[in-house]
Amino acid sequence: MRTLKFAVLGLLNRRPMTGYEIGKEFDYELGQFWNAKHSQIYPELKKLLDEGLVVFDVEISGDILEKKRYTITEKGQLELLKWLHKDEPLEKTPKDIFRLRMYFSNNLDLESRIHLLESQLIQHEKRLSILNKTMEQYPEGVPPHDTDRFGDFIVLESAIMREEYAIEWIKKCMGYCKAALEKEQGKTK
Amino acid sequence: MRTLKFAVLGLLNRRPMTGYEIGKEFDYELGQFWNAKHSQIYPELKKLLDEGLVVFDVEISGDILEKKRYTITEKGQLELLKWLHKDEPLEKTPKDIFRLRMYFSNNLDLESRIHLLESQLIQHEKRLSILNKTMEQYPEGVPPHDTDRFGDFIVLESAIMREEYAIEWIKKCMGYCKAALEKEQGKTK
DNA sequence: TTCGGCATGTAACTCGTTACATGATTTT
DNA sequence: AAAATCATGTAACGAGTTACATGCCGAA
Repeated sequence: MRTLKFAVLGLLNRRPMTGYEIGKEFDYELGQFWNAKHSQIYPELKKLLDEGLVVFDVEISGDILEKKRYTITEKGQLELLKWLHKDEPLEKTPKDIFRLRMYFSNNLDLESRIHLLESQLIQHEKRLSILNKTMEQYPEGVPPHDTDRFGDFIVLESAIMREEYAIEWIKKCMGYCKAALEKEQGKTK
Repeated sequence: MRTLKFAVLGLLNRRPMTGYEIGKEFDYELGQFWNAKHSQIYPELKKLLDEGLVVFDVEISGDILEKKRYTITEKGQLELLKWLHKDEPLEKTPKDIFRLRMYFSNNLDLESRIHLLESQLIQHEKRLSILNKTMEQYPEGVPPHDTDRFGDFIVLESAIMREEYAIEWIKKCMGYCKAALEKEQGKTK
């Protein structure tokens, strides 16, 4: 499906970048829904070059270091636009190891379950608080629909909602476990 | 990380199954968070056999057809239990092609965006309605915490909440696009 | 008797991660 | 001077998908 291809084209359509800079982009908003390491990015850039979708200029940084700054071509922009318009069926639901674990959790005692849930809860709350902090960069609310910031904003909002949903579910599960625990302890007393 | 290994062990810990039946399990609740095709399952079963975590009996169906019914061993149960207790850090956030598309959507006209969002919305609503239908199988509410049905129930609940969050986000985005569209049309008039 | 589902396997390929490899530049 | 970061690449491996390959069983 070559999705990385379009992630890279989309980024280069924002501004010319080096492979290294493309990698850095995944540290920000976009990283919540896509990611790639440099070991995947450099070969992809080479492919895009062969396909004529990008070109590069060599830039000298300092005395020796050569940086390849890639720019999207007109052909690249056309391919990107075509991909953006694609109305595709829903993807397979993504895998989730923690939910797999909880699926089999009837084999664990209630205390262990609560401990695992608590640990996940803390981590999700931490992640959510970072995302909320990032959201403070948009005090003006929704950015104009024809700017890059619009994309940044809506995926950030999605990431925040995803964390909120994750937290809500974990709390629900903890509620079930704690209720069962109290019922059991009531019996033993 | 060998996660499939534990998915298979967990299923066999519920009841002995053939490779084919393991594949079928992913059509139900568990399939919302894990999946594997038979081409992955059969080699995995062979590995588990070599590791002494499962055994199998040959069962004759009809006159000729041989079915291998796998059973988890005590060693397998121990490994499963050990894995279930593991408190691991949050996974990388999963990739999402639609959100990647929306991240770059400032390059699309508002009508195209609304069209894409509408299409996703319909599909998510369809999926949600199927999940809600499945939930009707639990009229008694939360099943007992020490039964297989507890796992079935909580992952189903998670799947429903995930769809609800997806729908909420899409509606929000559509709201932004429609507001921008009306503002633009107001200008042209 | 034919079609859909049951049943088991392998092979080729894509995608992604970790590790290997190297070296320059900037900051402390 | 050392450490962190910038910068570019390749190799080996693991996970997962699609396609190849075969054949039985039960129902219409």
